[in-house]
Amino acid sequence: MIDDLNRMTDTKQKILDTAERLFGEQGYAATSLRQVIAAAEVNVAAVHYHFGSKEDLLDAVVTRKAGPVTVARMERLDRLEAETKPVDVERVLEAFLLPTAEMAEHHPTFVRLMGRMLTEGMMPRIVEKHFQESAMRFIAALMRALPHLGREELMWRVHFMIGAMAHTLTGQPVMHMVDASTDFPTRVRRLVKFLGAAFRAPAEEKN
Amino acid sequence: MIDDLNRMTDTKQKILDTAERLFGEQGYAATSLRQVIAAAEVNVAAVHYHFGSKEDLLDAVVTRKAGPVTVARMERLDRLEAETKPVDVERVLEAFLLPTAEMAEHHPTFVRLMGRMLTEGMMPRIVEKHFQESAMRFIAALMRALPHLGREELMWRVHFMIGAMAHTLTGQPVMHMVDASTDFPTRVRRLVKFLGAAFRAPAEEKN
DNA sequence: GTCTATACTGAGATAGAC
DNA sequence: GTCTATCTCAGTATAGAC
Repeated sequence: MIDDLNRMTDTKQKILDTAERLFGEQGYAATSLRQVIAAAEVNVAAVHYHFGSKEDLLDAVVTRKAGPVTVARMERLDRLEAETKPVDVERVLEAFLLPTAEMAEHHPTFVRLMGRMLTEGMMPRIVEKHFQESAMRFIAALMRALPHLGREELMWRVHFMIGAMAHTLTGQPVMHMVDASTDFPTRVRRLVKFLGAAFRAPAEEKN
Repeated sequence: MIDDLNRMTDTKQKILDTAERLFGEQGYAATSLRQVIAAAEVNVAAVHYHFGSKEDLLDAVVTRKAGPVTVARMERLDRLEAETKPVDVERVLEAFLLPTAEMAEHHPTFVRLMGRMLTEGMMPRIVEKHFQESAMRFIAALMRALPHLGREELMWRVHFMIGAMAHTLTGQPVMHMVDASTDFPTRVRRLVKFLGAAFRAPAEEKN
C-alpha cells in the first residue's frame, strides 16, 4: 500500500519536477511532452494517464507550489496592515515580492516558471486561477498606500511592475546585461527600491 | 519582369506580414508555420523556399522593420546630447521608447513582436543582432545622466525596464488589469514617468 | 490502478517534379 | 518560383498487459 503510493507519486513527481524545470527554462510552448518524458525517464502515455493533457500538466505543476506563495503574501499583507497606517509602498512591494525570493531558495525552477507564465501570455486561465486572489489583495493594499493615484494610473503601474518582476524571475538577461547567477534576494531588494520610487512618482496632471 | 517581381514580393510579403502578426499575437514557439502559410494563403514549401527555416523567417520579419526604430533612437539620442548637459533621465527614456510608440501607429503588430522577442527568451541571437547597437548607446546615455549609479546597479535597472517595456509592448494585460486598447503613446507616456522616478531612486548604501 | 505498445494527426524540414 | 510527396518528431488517444 505504501509501496504503491510511493511508486505512484514517484512517476507523477518525476514528471512534475521535470516539467516544472523544462517549462521554466525553455517556455511552455517550446517544450515538448516528449522532452519531458525522456528527461523524466517515463513512458509517453504516462503524462496523459496522470494529468490528461499538456495544459493540465502545467496546471498540476503550478497547483503543487503556488499555494504557499499566496499564503505567505497574504500573511505579510495582513501583518503589515495590522501594524500602522499609512502603509509604506516598499513594504507592500516586499510583501508581494519577498515570498518569491524565499521560494527561489529551495525551488528556483518554480520561480522561473512563475515568471514565464506571466510573460509568455499562454494559459491566462491558469495564471488567474492561482494568482488572482493575492494580486487583487496586493492591489488593494497599494491603493491604500498611494491614495493620490487614480485607479487607472495605479493599474498601469502594476502592469509595468509585473513586467519587470516577471522578467527578473525568469532569470534570462537580455543581451548579457546582468549577472545571471545573482541570487534572488539581491534581485528583489534592488527591484523593490526601483519599483518603490516608480510607484511614488507623482500622478499625471491631466489624467 | 515587373510582374514577376511583383508576384515574388507578393508571396514573400504576405508571408512576412502574416508571420509578424501571428508571432506577435501568439508567440514564436506557439505559432506553427502551417498556421502562417494557411493565413497567408501560400503553399507549405513557400516559407522554406523564400526564407530557409522558421528562425530565418523571424529574422527576416525583424530585419524588415527594426532599422528605422534603431535610426530614430540614435537620432533622438544625438540631438539630446548635442543640446545641454546634464541630460535629463526622462528625455533619455523617451529617446528609447518614443520611436516604438511612433512605430506602433502604423505597424502595431511589429511592436507587439518586439515585446515578445524580449520576453519569450527565444532567439537571443536575433535580438542582439538587431537591438544591441541602440541598446548599448542608450545605456551609455543613461550612465551619463545618472553618474551616481554604479554600473551593476544601472544594468539591473535597465533589466527591470526592459521587462516593463516588453510587457507593455506585447499589449497582453495579465488578469484584465489594464485597458488593452490603450494607445501606445499613452502607454509610453505613463511608462516614462514611472521609469524616470525609478531610475532616479538613490543607489543602495552598501553596493 | 499503473504502465506499455501502438497508432493517428499535425508540426518543421527536404527533395524533386513541373 | 511553385507544388507534391515524404521524412521525422510533436501532442494525443486507446487497448490491453501487469
